Amino acid sequence: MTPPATASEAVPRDAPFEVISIRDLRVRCATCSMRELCLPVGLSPGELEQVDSAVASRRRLHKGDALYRAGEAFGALYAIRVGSLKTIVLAEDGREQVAGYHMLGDIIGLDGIGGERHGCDAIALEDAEVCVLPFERLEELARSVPALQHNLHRFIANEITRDHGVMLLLGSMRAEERVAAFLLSLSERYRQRGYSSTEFVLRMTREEIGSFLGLKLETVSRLFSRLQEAGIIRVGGRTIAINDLDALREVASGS
Amino acid sequence: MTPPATASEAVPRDAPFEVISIRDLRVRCATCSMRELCLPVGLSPGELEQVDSAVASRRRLHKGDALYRAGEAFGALYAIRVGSLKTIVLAEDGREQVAGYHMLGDIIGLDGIGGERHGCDAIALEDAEVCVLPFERLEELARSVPALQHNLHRFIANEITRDHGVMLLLGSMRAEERVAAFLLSLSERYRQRGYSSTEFVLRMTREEIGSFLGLKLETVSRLFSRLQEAGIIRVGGRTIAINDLDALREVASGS
DNA sequence: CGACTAGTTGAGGCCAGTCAATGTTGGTGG
DNA sequence: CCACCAACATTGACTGGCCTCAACTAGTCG
Repeated sequence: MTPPATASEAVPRDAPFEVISIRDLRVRCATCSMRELCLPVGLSPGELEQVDSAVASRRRLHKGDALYRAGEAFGALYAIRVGSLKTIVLAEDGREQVAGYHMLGDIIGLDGIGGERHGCDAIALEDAEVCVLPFERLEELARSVPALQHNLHRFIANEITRDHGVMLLLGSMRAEERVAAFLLSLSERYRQRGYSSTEFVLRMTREEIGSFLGLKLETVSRLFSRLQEAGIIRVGGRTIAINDLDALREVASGS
Repeated sequence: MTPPATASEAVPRDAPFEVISIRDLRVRCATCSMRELCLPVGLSPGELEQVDSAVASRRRLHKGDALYRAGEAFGALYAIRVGSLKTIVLAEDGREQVAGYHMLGDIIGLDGIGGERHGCDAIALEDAEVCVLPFERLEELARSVPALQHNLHRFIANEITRDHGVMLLLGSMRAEERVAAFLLSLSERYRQRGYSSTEFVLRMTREEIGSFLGLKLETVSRLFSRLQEAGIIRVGGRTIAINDLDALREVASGS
């Protein structure tokens, strides 16, 4: 389904320092910039080495590629190194909904844990790269490295907590509050990753944002415009600049 | 906060067979009717014994009691033996939403895993009894009993999958579809537990159901009435009888 | 350049919310 | 046992927020 990420993609043609390129291909948590947000946080160097040995490979995705699809056999978790993905849940009747928006440092695929199949689609919103963490190896390793087991559990809890937040948003917030809460959530997540919390680029279309928020794309567009008229944000296509974080918080909590 | 479940509650005054009563107090997975739906499913007798030794105690709850509250230190998972509970997520601004409805055989408290605190309130909807599964012991045991580790993961995945289903419901279904889907979900869960799938008693008020479904209580009431007029269900206060499961499925999927 | 996708904005309709009145149920105490 | 009360539930009338449908613009790609 997805074109295999061949080595030739990672190594520029005629690369003058092939040795370095090959070493880069080898995933090494110790030098990964996402180390502090990812699974190995807090592990000793020795333990880190063990995790390294469990990481099978990286996988590159082009915009629109599926990392996995609902119903596919579950075999691994994925740590996002570069780019962003959306997850989509599908109903039997064909209805679908964006369930999550995932960016670098996030671990995805947790919904497949313990079951045999993935429960949703994960689609790249832009070119992306993930570390493949074969789950059996991870489970095995977690048995001997309690800190890893604990981190794994923490990621799981985060996922559940995040989902609960979305349920609260979908179940009890009005459209304007949802949009504001969405922007605040993005702002906070970019901040945690060291990026600007007041200016960023949306990687989803209005329709995808609407699907995530339980709204129609026109409503999302209108509310962006309304927030802009109020001077709270500036919208330039997919670029969002937040002028007044506090005002946005107030909108999110229902003025 | 919750009155302690004393032994005197479990042992009738002047009980003629006190020894038996005391043995009943001791939790034993091997003889538990929920064995096949609960954490130890598929474990060998020896492994079962180990789980037994990890189960600290039971806890009894009266209607309205909190099993735990958001912000409380997380220390254990809970297996529901008798009765039912709701979980509630709370926003900073005081907004709250019913996030789940849990019945016997369910494991709750998973949102606290790995974190230090619970992320929601769990409130008994009727008198209930739970097995207390101290999480540290469980984590420890999971390291030596792969089947237990696997079951634990399966429960976690179920929780995430369930939450995704709720998000789909809240984000993309209309009111009538939500109510129908809610009844179908209850029907299915009662069926799995060996109860009637076509007649059951709701343990939640209209308001709680509404909160769970992202609707107002009046809307829930109206839609119950409408489904009754259509001959699909019969409503008698909190007793629901489903006349036509297929018709209900059709409503749930958007006629 | 035309076809296509993404986004914005407006007009109007409908679904679910709000407000309000009334009915029903269950628990408590006389 | 009944009276009373509070909580829960039903139903109606009206409102309004979001959806639907539609027109138009801007940017992209073959």
